[in-house]
Amino acid sequence: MPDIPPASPPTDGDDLAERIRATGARATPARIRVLELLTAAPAPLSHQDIEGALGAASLDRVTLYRVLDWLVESGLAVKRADERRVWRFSVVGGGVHHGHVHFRCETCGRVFCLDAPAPRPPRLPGGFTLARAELDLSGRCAECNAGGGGT
Amino acid sequence: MPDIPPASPPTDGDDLAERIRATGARATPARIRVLELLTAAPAPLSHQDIEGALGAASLDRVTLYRVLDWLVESGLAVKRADERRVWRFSVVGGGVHHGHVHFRCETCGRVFCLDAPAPRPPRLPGGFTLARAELDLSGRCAECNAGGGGT
DNA sequence: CGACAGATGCAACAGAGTTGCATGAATACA
DNA sequence: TGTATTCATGCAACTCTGTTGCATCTGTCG
Repeated sequence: MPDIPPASPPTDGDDLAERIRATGARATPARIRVLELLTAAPAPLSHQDIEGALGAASLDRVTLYRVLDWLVESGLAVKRADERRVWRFSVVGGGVHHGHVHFRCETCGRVFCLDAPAPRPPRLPGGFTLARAELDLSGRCAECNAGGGGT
Repeated sequence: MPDIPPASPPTDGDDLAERIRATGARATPARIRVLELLTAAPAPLSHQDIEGALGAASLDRVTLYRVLDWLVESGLAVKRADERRVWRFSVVGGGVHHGHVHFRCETCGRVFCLDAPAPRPPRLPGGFTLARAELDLSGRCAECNAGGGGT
């Protein structure tokens, strides 16, 4: 399990509450906490990551699923299945993420967001229309390469 | 569920059996049928696709999982998690597939293989090493665009 | 044809995610 | 400020995908 270093400065809870209310939903502790975590995270988080990160203040599993689902529905986050077949969520609009390149370390399992433009998609067959393109890279991250760890 | 049109000409069972034995494994009906299906399929198949396609001659679920796993281990196929969090398998070496671009239709759920080269990956952060790059596209396929079919 | 190792099938299990329903709490309104 | 309303939460049970253990069967080799 990758730990979740707080990369961004701790976003103000009230600010988040505002943003939540702006979507027409209620600003509940659960939503604020989760949105806070996702905003601070440097990479997409899985349900499990979030559960772990919440620690003592853990929510019910179902509630977490619902909060995440709500985040996606309201456009505050996007979800996407990773190589391990689990959903990973990342916020959008917070200036943090959107449709760019992800790198998954095959040794430690962490997912990194690369500061690279979305790839230029190839020509599609006739009649096909493109909605989204995602470039997924995998390999070893700097830490794992340095530490020499891994099989 | 996408139906599975037999795109390639029906590969000879004996030929497949040969290929299976070449890996040092036994040429069992289960393996031959699954390999046959995967070879004929124009796109990666999920476990469920295969189960459906086998129809009457269906295998035990576990056996199918094991056969698929064996295919991957022996290098005859590759597996990869799709957007719906299920594994999709495709043969390699049969001249059909390897590490290229996939397109998933968001309407019918089918996965297509585009005859395009793998994308050129962006520069990685220092210390990172790349093992694999996958470009995943999604949108609507020609049929769904033409048929105007929604859900 | 017979033996043996590998493959199959059954059953039970595990992890991720979903659904139904009663209770609780954030908002709205008096 | 207090109350009502309605959305959100938590619990339990369930589905779906995939895995593991073990007994039985069968493809392959002699």
